[in-house]
Amino acid sequence: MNTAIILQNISKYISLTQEEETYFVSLLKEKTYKNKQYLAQEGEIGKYVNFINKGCCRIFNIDKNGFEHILSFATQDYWIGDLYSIVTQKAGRFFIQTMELTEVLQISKTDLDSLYIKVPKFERMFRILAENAYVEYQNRVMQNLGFTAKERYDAFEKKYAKIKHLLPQKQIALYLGVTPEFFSRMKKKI
Amino acid sequence: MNTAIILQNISKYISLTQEEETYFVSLLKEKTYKNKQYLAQEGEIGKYVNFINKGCCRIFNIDKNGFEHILSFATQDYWIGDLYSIVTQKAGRFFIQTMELTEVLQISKTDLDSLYIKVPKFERMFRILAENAYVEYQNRVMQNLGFTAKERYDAFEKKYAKIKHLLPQKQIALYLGVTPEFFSRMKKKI
DNA sequence: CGTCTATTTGAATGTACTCAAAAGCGGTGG
DNA sequence: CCACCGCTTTTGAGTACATTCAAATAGACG
Repeated sequence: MNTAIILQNISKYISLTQEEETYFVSLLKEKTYKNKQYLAQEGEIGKYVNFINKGCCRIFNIDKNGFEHILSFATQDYWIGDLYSIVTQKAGRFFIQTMELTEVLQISKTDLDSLYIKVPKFERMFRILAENAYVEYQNRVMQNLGFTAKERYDAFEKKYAKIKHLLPQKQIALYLGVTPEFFSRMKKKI
Repeated sequence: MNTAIILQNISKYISLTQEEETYFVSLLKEKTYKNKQYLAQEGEIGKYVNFINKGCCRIFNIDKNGFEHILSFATQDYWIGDLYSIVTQKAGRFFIQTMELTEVLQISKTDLDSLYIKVPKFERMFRILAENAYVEYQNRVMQNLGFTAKERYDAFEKKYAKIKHLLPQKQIALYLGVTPEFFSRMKKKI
């Protein structure tokens, strides 16, 4: 199991003893998903928090008219999950789907709960991760309220500079909150 | 100093010994703001996390055309602050302004940092608070992408049932992301 | 190669905005 | 207490950004 990336990620927030590290690693399950498979679906109870070792996912929902809306993309070195469902153990609200061959490390809700108790440092790490995610979405709300489609596209390109080339236009449009048709016209003007 | 509400709030997440409670309370500063005063402003470095004992605030920003956009309202029993700025100690991005006479309890960034070290339980509490806030904003993004103005208004009414009566229409419009004029017309149709 | 999906283009439509002005409402000072 | 001021809310008319529906074209994949 490749744990180099995740341990590197963790070291940005907390430092672990050898023992703690071993314990943490023992809770991880490696899983590989093919393209277009689901890590989570609307209505399901969230079981796992996922760390992406390799690949790319999108987190989206489907509105009452059947249209998809993308909340965010996640790629290598990102944590992803339907946090609401994982925390509350209520029906999830989102789909999390791979966009290519993707390898993740999973930690289950119950293991995470014991981890918090045995190694409280992880409270700190996930506090910081939650704070960062919160700030990200706060930004996104601000942009949705105050930016034109063009400006939102600029912000998208900055934020996802590394993966924007992989993403089909349609998916970018769903992220920006415009129709693929409109996005196509908009791009032509630039 | 009235600490009943904040201690009640904390007890929802963690339980404190008498000693821990005393220490925590010793870090709090009570402050009263008149209507329309600022707890934080864009460009300032965030110093305090605020807990609202009484009153009501709005957190908003001003876009490049001078239009205000409201990210959220906060009322009694809410924690509020420009978390990005408090955490990173970089220039804040938002204005936090009272909408009536408001009494808050403040804890400074430096005191919060020591609190995390002396009483690590607070890592847990603020982890949970950050997770909840994150889920809230995730919801908001979802609504901005997939809901019509009318549907966003319905969601607003549900979320802010307790305070929606106090809020001027204009402020509601700025929250929903429509112009006050459009909001007025929309309301008439209902 | 054929099928399926993504992208582009066109034309008509609608939702929400802009600018302008009038009406309502609350607070302040003379 | 009333008059005035500033701000909010309403209403009107014209406009623009973005959507819908439809069809053609291009690309990707088995």
